[in-house]
Amino acid sequence: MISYEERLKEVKLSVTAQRLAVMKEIANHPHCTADDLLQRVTSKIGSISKQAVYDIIHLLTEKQLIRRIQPSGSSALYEDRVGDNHHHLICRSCSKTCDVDCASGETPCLHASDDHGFIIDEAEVIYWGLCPDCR
Amino acid sequence: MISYEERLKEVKLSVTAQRLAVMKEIANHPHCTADDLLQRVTSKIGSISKQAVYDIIHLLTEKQLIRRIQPSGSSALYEDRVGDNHHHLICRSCSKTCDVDCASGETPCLHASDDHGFIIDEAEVIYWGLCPDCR
DNA sequence: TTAATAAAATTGACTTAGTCCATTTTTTTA
DNA sequence: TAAAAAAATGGACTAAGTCAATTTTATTAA
Repeated sequence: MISYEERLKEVKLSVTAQRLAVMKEIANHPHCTADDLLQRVTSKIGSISKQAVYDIIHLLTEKQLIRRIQPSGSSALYEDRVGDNHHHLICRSCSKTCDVDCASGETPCLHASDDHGFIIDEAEVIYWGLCPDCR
Repeated sequence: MISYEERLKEVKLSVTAQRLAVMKEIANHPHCTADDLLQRVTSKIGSISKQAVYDIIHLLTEKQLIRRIQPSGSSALYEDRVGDNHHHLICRSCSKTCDVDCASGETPCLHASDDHGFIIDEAEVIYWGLCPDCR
């Protein structure tokens, strides 16, 4: 498995303690918020500023090392599973969030019934329901 | 077409000028934000408080007279096309938002490849891309 | 029709998620 | 190893939305 340091270098970003710590926490806690990261990284490396957390997640999202999802009623969530266009399953009651593989094969779900002339590059799917614990 | 007044009565909500005005503006401007509604309703009926706008859109959403969508990077949007589980197509550049009929028939798109034991009641799909003007 | 009561709207303070910007610190490069 | 570039910090700020007490409006029962 390629190291976090190498991943940063690949996209020409410099390597800092804050970036490494943020990447590790996202890997260990997928679907975490910016505030989760602030808490967790602070407890791991002593401190990090709120602004650094936001700068880092924006930059990593832009470089596609992480992916952002923003479900209705919650703040943005980050995960490091990228490049496979998988989807999400969220509990309406407790917000438990699971990954779901794309149902429709290798070029996933890009077919709208009418594209209105758009060039579509992603179909984001969120399945809403109740998890086993909340039923 | 059934009147706004009747729709409110059907779900046992009392009829107020603010509620009627909010419903009309959502019908006339689908995919509008709470702030849009505050502006538009104010200009139509003289004034409405921010809190009333939020109370009304929450209540109408709960009673399923309107539907809320919350795309990444934008505040919540409201529309009055409900009950057909249609989807949305959003331009990454200008945020133009279009309705898209559901691609997969009458009980739409509820099949995740693995449901993790959830009872799924909705599949929300957002297609992202570039609209004709932004290409 | 009108009082009582129940429901809704208003007001203003507050919270939360996220941004801006000037300064300082750290990392990279030459 | 010093200079330049990049990143982190701190603090003030904004935008979206919420809370709670009070006032106003709508509904109901006499």
